[in-house]
This record gives sequence, structure tokens and C-alpha cells, in this order.
Amino acid sequence: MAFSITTWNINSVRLRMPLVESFLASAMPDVLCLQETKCPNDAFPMAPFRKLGYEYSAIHGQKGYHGVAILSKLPIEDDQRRDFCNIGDTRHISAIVDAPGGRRIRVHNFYVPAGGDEPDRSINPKFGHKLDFIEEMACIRAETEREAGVSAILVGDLNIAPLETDVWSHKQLLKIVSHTPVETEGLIRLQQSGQWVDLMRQHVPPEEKLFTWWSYRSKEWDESDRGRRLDHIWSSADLAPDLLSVDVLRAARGWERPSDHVPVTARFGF
DNA sequence: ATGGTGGAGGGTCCA
Repeated sequence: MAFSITTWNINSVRLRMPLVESFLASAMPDVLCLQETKCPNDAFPMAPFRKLGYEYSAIHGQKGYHGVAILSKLPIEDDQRRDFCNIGDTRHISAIVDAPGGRRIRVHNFYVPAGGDEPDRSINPKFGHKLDFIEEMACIRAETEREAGVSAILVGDLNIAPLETDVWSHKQLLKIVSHTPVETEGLIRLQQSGQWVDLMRQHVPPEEKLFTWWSYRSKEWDESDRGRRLDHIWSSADLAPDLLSVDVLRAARGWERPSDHVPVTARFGF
């Protein structure tokens, strides 16, 4: 039995619906997690998703900024939203997916704050917000007593590239927000304390460069390849042995009017 | 060292 899940920071779901539709028609993941939908709930383009077989959804959006969504071919239940840092941002949603073989998987979909430009919380409150956010994420664990027997997957735009090979130049990015030690150490601590497995790095060795985002501010993004791995797929330990592949669709960055992030898909065989 | 681009919304803010 198979199960697949995609995470994609879409940077406006309404603007990029044609790209989403063509991606889904070919990749056909069971579950699609979107970030930066920039779309209030009552304006979310549900119809095209239904038409493609994504009958089930849990959305959490607001006007102009942020916004996350889970679209699913498989039934979902118990959708929840948590207001991290208590400021009303729509940056988290989760739901339990009824996966094949009677498996139940709690899927968490995150859009972590980018953190601004200056990596110093005393002069840049956005950086402080980001650090507080990832601290609070420690409450989201791969295994919980309350949902015993439920596996877990955490995906999203975490806006941190934790490994040296997750950026085009470790040395040149050490003081750049997304790759500063306080962020990368915080993310790895979070991963370990929550008992999460980094599925992208289980599939692609940590020695190899791996990126999911390339800035809009570089026209030759492909040749210069100054990317970062900001998007992640983590799972509880029980799912890790069932991972078949992780696909980072780099080609999507070259599509017409693209998102600056590309879709990442994990496929499992149970 | 700096600025470069893109989306939302109709100011600038955010990334």
C-alpha cells in the first residue's frame, strides 16, 4: 500500500492555481500541504481541488499574509489550528489522515516566520518572533500520549536551512537569517526533542547539497544555484523505514511565474 | 557594499 505527501510554499494559491493543478495532475500526492496561501478562507479555490480528487480539506488563511492548507484525497479528521506566539497569524494547521492499511497519521503543516534581515532580536523583533516560534514548536511531538498509535508527519516552510549542505555557501550565510547558529541549532534541538526523523536527509545523504528555495532576486537562479533548503518533511520513527523516496521538483522553479519554493514529495510503501 | 524581484493591495509591508 502506498501513501504520498507534498509540501509547497505556493506564495499566493489563487495566483498560482494553474501551476498547482498541473502539478497535482502529474504528481498526484494523496495529501498536499500548502503555505503562504495569502487567501482568506471564504475565498479559497476549493472547486478545482475537488475536481482533481482532493475532496477533503482543512484550511486556515487570512487576508494578504501567511495562510496554510491541507488538501487530501483521503478522509481527514480532527483538524486543529494553533496560534503560535498568540498574535493571530495563520501559520499552523493539522489533521489526522486516514491512510491505507488502517494507518492514521497526524499531519502538521507549518509556515515558520521568515525572521526579517537582522539576526539580532534586540534590534529586530521579527527575529525574536521566529526564535520564540520554534521554541514553542517543541510542543508538537512525533509521539504523543493523547494520540497513541497515531503516526505523525510534520511538513512546511520552516525558513531554516539547518545543515552546511542546505545552503549554497555555509561560510557566507552564517550571519544570514535562515542559517545562523541560533536558528540551525534551535531547529535541530527541536527535531531531536520531538523525536522527529528528517526524511529528506534520510533519502539524500547529508554530504550532498539539497535546496528547495531560490530567491526571486537572482535572474540566473539555475546557473548560480544559490539556493537553500527551507522546506522540510519530518516523520515519527515508525514511518521512516517505510519511506520509498523524496522528490524535490527543482524544475518547478523554472515554470512561468513560479513560486520561489518548489514542491517536495515523500512517498511511502507500507 | 549594495541591490536585486515578487505578491498583496492600494500604504507600504513582507519575503
